[in-house]
Order: sequence, then C-alpha cells, then structure tokens
Amino acid sequence: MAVRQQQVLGSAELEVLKALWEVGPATVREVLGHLHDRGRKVAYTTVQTLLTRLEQKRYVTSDKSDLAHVFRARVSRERVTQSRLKNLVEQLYDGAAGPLVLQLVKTERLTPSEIEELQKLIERLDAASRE
Amino acid sequence: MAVRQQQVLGSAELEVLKALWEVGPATVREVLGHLHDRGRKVAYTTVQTLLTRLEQKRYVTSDKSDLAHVFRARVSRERVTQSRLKNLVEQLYDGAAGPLVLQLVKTERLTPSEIEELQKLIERLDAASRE
DNA sequence: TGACTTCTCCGACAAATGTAGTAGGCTATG
DNA sequence: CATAGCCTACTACATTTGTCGGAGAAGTCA
Repeated sequence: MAVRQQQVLGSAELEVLKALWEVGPATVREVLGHLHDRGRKVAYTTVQTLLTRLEQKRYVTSDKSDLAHVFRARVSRERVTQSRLKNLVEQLYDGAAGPLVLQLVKTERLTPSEIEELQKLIERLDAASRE
Repeated sequence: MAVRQQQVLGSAELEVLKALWEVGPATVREVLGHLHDRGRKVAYTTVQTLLTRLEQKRYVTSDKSDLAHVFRARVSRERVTQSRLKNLVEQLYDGAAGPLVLQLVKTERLTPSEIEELQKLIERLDAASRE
C-alpha cells in the first residue's frame, strides 16, 4: 500500500509556489494572472486547488479575512531548492555532492560575475580545507 | 485532463535504475538483492514491475534469451542527472544555473580533491569568459 | 432589489506511481 | 516422472498529482 505521506511538491504545485515567490502575497486571481502572463494556461479553480494543497502541505499560509483569500509562501525558494538538491544528490549519488557540482559547472553556462563569485567561494573552501 | 505522457522517472523507478548503474546488467533477482542489501525492502514483483516500466519508458533494455531476463540501463547516470538538474534549474530559477551552483557549493561539503577539480574548472571558465 | 460578477467549497476524474498478489510456465533433481 | 522452486505475465489497488466544473455565498451597481 503506497504509504507516501511525505509532503512532496509536484511540478504544478511548484509553479504556483514560484508565482508566490515572484509576486509576493497574492490572491488566486493574481497568481492566475501571473501564470497566464508567462504562458501557463490553467483554470482559476486549478490554481485554487493547488494553493489549497500547498497550504495543506504547509508550504503556504493564507489570510482569509477578506473575501478573496491572500496566500503567502511560508518557505523560501532557497529552502525548497535546498531540499530538492539534497534529494537529487541523495537519489543519484548517494549523497555525494561533488560529482553533481562538477557536472553542473561543466554543463551550465554561467555568467562572468557568477564565475567570479564561485571562484571566491572556492578559494575560501580551499583555504579551509587545507588549514 | 492530466496530459502528462512525458516519461518521467518516479523515485522508486530511479532507485531501480540506479541499482542497474551500480551492479551492471542484472536480473530482477539481482536488482532485488542489491536493493535489499542497502536496506530497501520491496517485493520481487515490485522490482519486476518497475523494471518493466523503465523498459517501457526506454530507460532500460532487456535481454530475454534466458529464462531470467537480463536488464541493462540504456541511459547513463550523467544523462539522467543532467535532465533532472535542467528541470530543477528550469522550475526553480527559470533556467539560471548560477544561483543553484553557488548554493550547492555553499551548502554541500565537498572533498578536497573535488574542490581542487572545481578550482581548475573555474579557472578555465574564467579564462574563457574574459578572453 | 435584481442582475452581475467573483469567490470559496466540494466533488470528480484521469494518469502516474508505488506496491504486490496470482496464475501458470520452465527446470533441475531425487 | 513428480515436485519444488524460480521466473514472467497479468491484474489490481491505493495514493498522489494535475485539472476542472458546479453550487451557492458575498459584494457591486444601476
């Protein structure tokens, strides 16, 4: 019996959550608008359902004092990324992040400023590791 | 109506695929053994189903010449990681890999040799970007 | 107040996923 | 050969996820 109560985000749910990160606290209609703006066509009630589920899963809270409830993300984008990455690293590399980072750096195009920042970061890490 | 025929790997499927990467071509029973070894308790037929589905999704092929079919991964771990990462980057950062890499490097503990490798990589990238 | 518009609440339903049982076919061995 | 043991093929079923529609409450405005 599929026992899977671990609150995992599906991709549609994530999209809605992302909308909240981007526009800040918003009503169903506002989230819908944001999604439509970026070419995502879904029905009003779909967004509503998604928001409700996100709230059940505790990724979102809502202020119900007005007729149109206002939803707000309770978790940061960083935190979600964090856990997704952890998952990915866990699932694919049994927890070894190294190979993943290397692959990412190799295959994704980074901007000069990102490279620079990364460079600084690595230097610090390097210094720390050989202290 | 949930139109989602894009062949996505669920986590149980991924675990089985990972087993194939790790042990090489294997029978249902061998994969099962591998999973049991690492504490994953599933039934024989569950693994069988998973392998079948992986084959339908074309992540795996099988050699049916013997009684016990031998399954073999058709995609590399790197390729799967690649696409999962792409997805993650896409979903969370609209395609910008930079923030993700930075976060990864910050939060995951890397080994000295990984750091070193990363350093070399960055140097090359850096050189290329300012050429 | 009546007609609209806009919300929320519920219920639904298909597809995907995780998990496993059953039936029936080979095979090796006493 | 009979039988125990392993294998595959099917079937099944609960959950989760993606998507909505309808009913009915609430607010708006002529």
